[in-house]
Amino acid sequence: MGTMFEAEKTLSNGLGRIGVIHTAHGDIKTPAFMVVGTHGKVKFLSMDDLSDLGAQAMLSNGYHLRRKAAEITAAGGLAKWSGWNGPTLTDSGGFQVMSLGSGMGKVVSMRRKPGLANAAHKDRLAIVTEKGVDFVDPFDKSPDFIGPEESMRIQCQIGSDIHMAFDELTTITDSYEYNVDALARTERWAERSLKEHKKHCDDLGYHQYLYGVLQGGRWEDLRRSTARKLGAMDFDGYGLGGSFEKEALGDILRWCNEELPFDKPKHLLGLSHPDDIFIGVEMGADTFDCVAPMREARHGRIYTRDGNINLRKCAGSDEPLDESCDCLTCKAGLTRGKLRALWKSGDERLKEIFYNMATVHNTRFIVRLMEEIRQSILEDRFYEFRDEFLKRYYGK
RNA sequence: GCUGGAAUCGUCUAGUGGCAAUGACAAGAGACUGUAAAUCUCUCGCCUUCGGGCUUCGUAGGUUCGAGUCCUACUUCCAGCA
Repeated sequence: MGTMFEAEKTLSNGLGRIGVIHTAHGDIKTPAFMVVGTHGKVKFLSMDDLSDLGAQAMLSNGYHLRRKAAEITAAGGLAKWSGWNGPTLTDSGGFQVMSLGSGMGKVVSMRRKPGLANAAHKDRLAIVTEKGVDFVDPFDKSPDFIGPEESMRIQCQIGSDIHMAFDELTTITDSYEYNVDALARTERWAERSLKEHKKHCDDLGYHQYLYGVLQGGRWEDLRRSTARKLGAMDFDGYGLGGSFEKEALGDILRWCNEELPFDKPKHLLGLSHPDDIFIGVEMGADTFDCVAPMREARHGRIYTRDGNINLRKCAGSDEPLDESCDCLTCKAGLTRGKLRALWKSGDERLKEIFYNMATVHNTRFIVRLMEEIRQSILEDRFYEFRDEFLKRYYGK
């Protein structure tokens, strides 16, 4: 196999860059936003919608697809099974270690607030041990055990192009001491993931890559040391993980990427608000994924160049969602008022049209932002573009 | 005309002696970042120094310490009989 990742041009800081990721199911021009189709399908978007809005890759989740792994194998892998037929990435289930465990409830926050605490041990649906994680399925309450080996076997059966090592994501409230333990465990799991992945990574007749995932919270010593350790291992790329505090994101990514090998691709896990994307790209993240554009669309939050709007407040408005947008929804002439009317119609079919159109718009907004960032780097005006965009978007 | 039944916050609705009064929807505000999220939280009679104060359940009286709840009359609506 050839080189997986090629950097084409690098920012003056030596970290941020544009490039191409080659996968068995196609190339990804970076930086790129990967749409999230946890179960193999993006909510309310068809595969045609994804192509139309310029999506390059889809991220799914090994945890959610664990029971369908054999079926997906039989269909020839995630790309074929889903009908997406393009590059795919799967998460290991590491996020669920947190979201169903210590972070049950709403602890995915980027802000530390007074009173924010981890879920009580007895309430958790994910219990961490050295061997792996005991899960209780949130829907049917059935138990499951997933450790590094299980996660690798599931992902290799699913056959996404890029896999994530099985990691433990800590919450923003976890202490330094806990993060030291969790990080050491995640590093041991990384070795086990790598070893198991090698056994199965070509089983489907094409090569599947594995990214090691960096944790370490907000502490520079942990971030740098784990980056050095995992950086020395034989991973194809790296997932930049954690529950980030907004103010610390840039530093954390810089610490990681100053230590990691430059020529391997990096995926920033779970972030996509424009300010985070600019920081991510600047600090060397090549790909991103996030549920926010899609979820926020469903909740009536519409992205515009001048900031986000709450569609609830747009009754009767003739304004376009965003005057410069080139998405299908905007091209079809859907104004804020018309889209709101679909949403509030009380008719389930019209509501589904709203979900589709709103999701198309927000997703295109982020995909297009990535395209423009790429272009700005190509034209040596990344920082100017960033300042201009963020000033208009956040109004400051 | 007679006989039943019903009138409660924008709408529907709970409530048969201690109630500013249930639930749903609508409305308003906020949240959402590797999807337990087409979701969640808050407000939703008026005023408030957030302690509380005031006025409310078709209208008018009455019984009672106390009435949305019981009684009387009236108004309107619904059903059945004429």
